[in-house]
Amino acid sequence: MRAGEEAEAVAPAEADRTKSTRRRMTSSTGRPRSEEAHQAILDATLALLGEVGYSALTVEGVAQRAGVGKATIYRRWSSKLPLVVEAFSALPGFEDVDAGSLEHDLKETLRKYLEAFNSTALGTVFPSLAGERAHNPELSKLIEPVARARREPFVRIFERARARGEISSDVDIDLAADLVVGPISVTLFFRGGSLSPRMVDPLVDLALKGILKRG
Amino acid sequence: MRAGEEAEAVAPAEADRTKSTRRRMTSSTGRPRSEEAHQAILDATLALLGEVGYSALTVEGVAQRAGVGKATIYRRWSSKLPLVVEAFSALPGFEDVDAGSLEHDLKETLRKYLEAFNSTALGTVFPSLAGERAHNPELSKLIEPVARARREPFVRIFERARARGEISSDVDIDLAADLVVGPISVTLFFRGGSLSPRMVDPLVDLALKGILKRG
DNA sequence: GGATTACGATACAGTACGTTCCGTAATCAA
DNA sequence: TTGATTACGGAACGTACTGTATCGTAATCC
Repeated sequence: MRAGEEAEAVAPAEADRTKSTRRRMTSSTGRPRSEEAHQAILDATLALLGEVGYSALTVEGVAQRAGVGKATIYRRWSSKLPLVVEAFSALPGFEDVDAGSLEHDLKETLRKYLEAFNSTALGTVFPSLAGERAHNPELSKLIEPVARARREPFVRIFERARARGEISSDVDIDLAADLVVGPISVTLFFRGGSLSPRMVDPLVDLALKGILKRG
Repeated sequence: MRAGEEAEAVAPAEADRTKSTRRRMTSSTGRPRSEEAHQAILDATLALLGEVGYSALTVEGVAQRAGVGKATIYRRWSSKLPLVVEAFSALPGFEDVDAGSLEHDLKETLRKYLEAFNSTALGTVFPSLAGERAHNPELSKLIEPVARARREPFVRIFERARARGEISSDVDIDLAADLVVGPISVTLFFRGGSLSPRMVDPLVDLALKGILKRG
């Protein structure tokens, strides 16, 4: 461990170099950290994450893309792991829509979510991270609470619908949520792109009414 | 291009080193290629693909895992790309079940498919490849026809059901298929493992009957 | 204005990869 | 049986790239 001097400059409780985000010890003196560089680093991280994936993502690549020195990154994040987690956490999740109708709320939330997929790095970052999670327990552990929080407003829509009596009480809420999001997941992972908000209406209609012809 | 001598030993039509699988020119003389080594290489590829992912997969790692020399691999595949494609192609896909009932056929096919997920490398390989496809057009292009062929028997179940009148003619078959497979995709990519065949019945029931309470 | 910290750039050491070569083993033709 | 040919596992070589450490400069506080 030859990085003693640097390591002593981070908060002791976060000395684990594989997980922590670094902070300044004394905050009132010296040149302040550049907020522009900070944001540029996070933006570059998301862009590269979508372009080359997590494994091929390197701190050097992020530094070049962001136009900063590598030291500027290592001064804030101990490795690419916490850097990626923080960058991902800043991406938008589901919005909590509550207009009193399951069908309406689902369509509204999903439409906005798919628009976010097309207008942010979400659409490219998501598959990369999901694929990496499968064989990276450390990343999986750190991403899981973030992913769960992003999903929560969506699940809440179903809970309210069940409270209103729109859904039978013996229906598994999580399964129902997976059923609605499922086709988006399939489209995202098994075909490339084409996540148009126009797919929302037929998707929600089919999930709510069922595949079988009603008799 | 310093590999002139080697390159001349492959079929001319497959000289593109990034995509082709190599073949012997003269097949009747000399020591024959080891079928054991061939299979060991494919097995090692699948195992490592699940453990470290596509980006971190190296020919050197495959050679060590398979207990063969690196030259033995390069003699057959020009790079890890065609190696991975061939290894993936050998994994089981959906079985075509036809017992005359949509509900029965779906449950039967999915149960067998999920069993394959748990008993083969499928469960770990799939997320890795899907994540890589998002930012690797070359891999995506080669995997796509394989993935489509694997999915086809599943779609055919829906087509037969529509011909029997179980499904309304205005239902999008592909969307219906995505709806049924969707929760499996979500479970696989967003949570780890836990792909029990026990989830099949409630999943199919909900997808066929719909989330909304019938009235 | 002196001390302190952050900045971008760069030099360095270590790792790891793909490629190639080696001696040996297995098969076919004569 | 012998010679020619190809495949085999193992290892050496050169290269590319990464994380770390260092340097001179810039910005802020006391």
